[in-house]
Amino acid sequence: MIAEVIVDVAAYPIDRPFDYVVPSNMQEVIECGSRVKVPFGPRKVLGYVTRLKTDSDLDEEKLKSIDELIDLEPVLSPELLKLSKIVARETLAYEIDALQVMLPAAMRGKYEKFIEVEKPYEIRDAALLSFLNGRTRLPLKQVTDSALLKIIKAYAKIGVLTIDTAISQQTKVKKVRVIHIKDASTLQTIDETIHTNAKKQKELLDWMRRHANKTVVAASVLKEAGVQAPVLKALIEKGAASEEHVETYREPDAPRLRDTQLPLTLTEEQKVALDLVNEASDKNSAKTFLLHGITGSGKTEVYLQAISHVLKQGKEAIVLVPEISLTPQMTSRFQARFGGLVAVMHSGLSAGEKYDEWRKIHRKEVKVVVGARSAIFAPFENIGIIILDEEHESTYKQEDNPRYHARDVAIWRSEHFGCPVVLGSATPSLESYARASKGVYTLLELSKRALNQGLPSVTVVDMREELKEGNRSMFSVELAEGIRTRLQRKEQIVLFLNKRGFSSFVLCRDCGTVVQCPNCDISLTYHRANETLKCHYCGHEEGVPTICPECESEHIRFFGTGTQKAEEEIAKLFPEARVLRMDVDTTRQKGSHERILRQVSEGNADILLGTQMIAKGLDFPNITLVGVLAADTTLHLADFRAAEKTFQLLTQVSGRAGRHELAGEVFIQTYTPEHYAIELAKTQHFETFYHMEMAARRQYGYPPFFYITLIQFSHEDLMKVIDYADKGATFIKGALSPDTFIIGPAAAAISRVNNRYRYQCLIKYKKEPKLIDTLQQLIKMYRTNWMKDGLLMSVDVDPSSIF
DNA sequence: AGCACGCCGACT
DNA sequence: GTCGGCGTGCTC
Repeated sequence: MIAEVIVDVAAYPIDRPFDYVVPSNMQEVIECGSRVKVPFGPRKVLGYVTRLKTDSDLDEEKLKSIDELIDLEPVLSPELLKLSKIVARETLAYEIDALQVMLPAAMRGKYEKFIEVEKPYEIRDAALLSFLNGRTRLPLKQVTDSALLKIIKAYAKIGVLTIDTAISQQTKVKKVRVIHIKDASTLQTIDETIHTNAKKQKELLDWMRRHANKTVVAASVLKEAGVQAPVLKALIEKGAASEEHVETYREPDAPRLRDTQLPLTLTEEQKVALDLVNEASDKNSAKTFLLHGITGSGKTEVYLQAISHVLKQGKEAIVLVPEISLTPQMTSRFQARFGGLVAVMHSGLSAGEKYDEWRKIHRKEVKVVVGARSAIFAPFENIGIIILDEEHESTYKQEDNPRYHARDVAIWRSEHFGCPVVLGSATPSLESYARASKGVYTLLELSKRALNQGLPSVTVVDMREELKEGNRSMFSVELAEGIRTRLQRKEQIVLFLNKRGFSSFVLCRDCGTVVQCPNCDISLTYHRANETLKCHYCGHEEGVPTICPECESEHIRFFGTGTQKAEEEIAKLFPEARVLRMDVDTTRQKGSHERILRQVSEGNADILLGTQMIAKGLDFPNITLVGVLAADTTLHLADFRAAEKTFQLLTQVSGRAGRHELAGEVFIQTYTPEHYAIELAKTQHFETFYHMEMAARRQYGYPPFFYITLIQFSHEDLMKVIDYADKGATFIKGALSPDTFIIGPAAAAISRVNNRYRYQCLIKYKKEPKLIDTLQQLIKMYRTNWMKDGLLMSVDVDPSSIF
């Protein structure tokens, strides 16, 4: 028997299956989708069996055989194996990368080389003998002396010792010691043999009698009976109990809610939506639904009941949520409804915890997984529904290889299982809404808030007018007044500012110099906390200048506003207010995210000030005012989705106010109140925004009217990057159809990052059957020639942004 | 990507 | 004379 193996080597010529002989002792158990350890050239690597066959195209004499079968049960189902091929092809990634992304990081190979002494008696070298000190196996990395290393290599050559590569899991299965207590009569017999002086043993035995025939965790026995480990050991030796190490899971901090919560009563709209989704799952139809529901319209309840429906049929469910909204508040809702049947996967878990959650899914101990992007690869084998909440979120697109979009993967998987996909959002992506309008997806509308609260009233404040009136603070008169009244009424306020740090740039008022990053084409951001200027692209840090580095003038000023500066201003204007700041700088620590939110929910803060991350999921009844300090920040990005992102963000932030009994009010401060993305966020009229934005996209030839693929080039040498970008563009132009547009190559918006010059080229197409093959040829040229010259090139089909 | 092999400069 | 630099080529 021959196995085709994809080996754990991400390199161009290795990106194909290699044939190995399956040793006879493995033939009964080996299956596709299992991991194996195989010899590869001079070393040992991990690989994935993708096919079993009887003949090889190669001379069988030349084949090596599999060293070791790592998994008795395959870790990838045939469906996931098939999916990995699709992912690799469509995203132009290595197949090994597509395979690895489906498994928790803990299961990827970790390599360690060991010295294995075969014939110790043949070693004459004194230095080596004293180093070995009688050991026959030890990690190679312990050898730090290069002279010794050379001696070892020489002995390896003549077979006195070998270098063995051990492949271990990065995280092991956690085991716990349990004891099985014997029956009462056995315990009685033992009791008679214990000497009366052995008081502690008597005590423990008494405890055991009260728990006869039970299986308990050893550590808890010691604690409860109040004895030391040797006492237990003595009794186990006497036969009072038997011990065993059993596999266990690392329990994430929060205890799981086991009691289930009853479904809520649905509104008429929710019922219609649910019925259509349920009908699709009953018919095994791989339909994609777009659930367009305004904030507070009860999308989650529809998800929950649709999941219940498929669980009753013995099927499983995947729920994807953007990473930042994967809060305990969110997940506990699923756990409250489905109890222990839920696994949660998010970046807050340790590698071991992620591995444990994965094993629960793999063993089918849970039926529902709630997780971020990568949970789309959950190893279920009977999926009944896939849900993507907040489907417009760009985090569903992975930014490194394989550059997959979870929405596309969801649809591929749904086609395999014949199950519906539900994309939910208050502000759908233009792409999805366009597909729904064309009937590719089925549109489900929830236009009313479930608890019948009104939408918050939204006021757009023109900051140019404020400036004219002489108000130079970052708070308009109206917003400041709003904050003041909320503080008096003991209600809570959310302030949103899409920029962290203190000031966005440092400018000399005499010569106009803006302090730039020395490595990147971007201005530095002032961080007050440690008095530094930071580059948010390469991480460069430098001290704050007191005089202009160009003209030595002392008139240097900080411009623009970040969350840190806003915090200071709030403290000045409202000294009595308790302010919490939430941005990447204050949430870097594990658990700090939850801590901040808990303080808000417990009423220990009056104002929550934050970036992106507060736009979602917050649902606190006492928040009645939302202020957007500068709505324009996202609007002027050099990206065709800037207007869409702005509209989505404003709508989402506005949705944080007045979700319960108290009415909500929203102030949006802007310098461009006439822009349609801001104007329409006022009324939250998605459909009007959709039509206006579609007109713009049609005019400039962007999605959803055209598909796009972005090719980025970077090189330390400006002339070389221009040269290669031209070569690449010319090649693509020649290969693709005449209806396809090639934009560029042109310098990227940030033309230099980390001392590398960046150029890019945009491909726009409606129908381009040769796209993938052409890009593959381009990548081949890059990997076989251009790469050696220091060029970096990346290809992103359907990029989430074109920076 | 690694790792070995192979062919030319500076050290005991 | 040898040690070691990294160019080249292969991996079932």
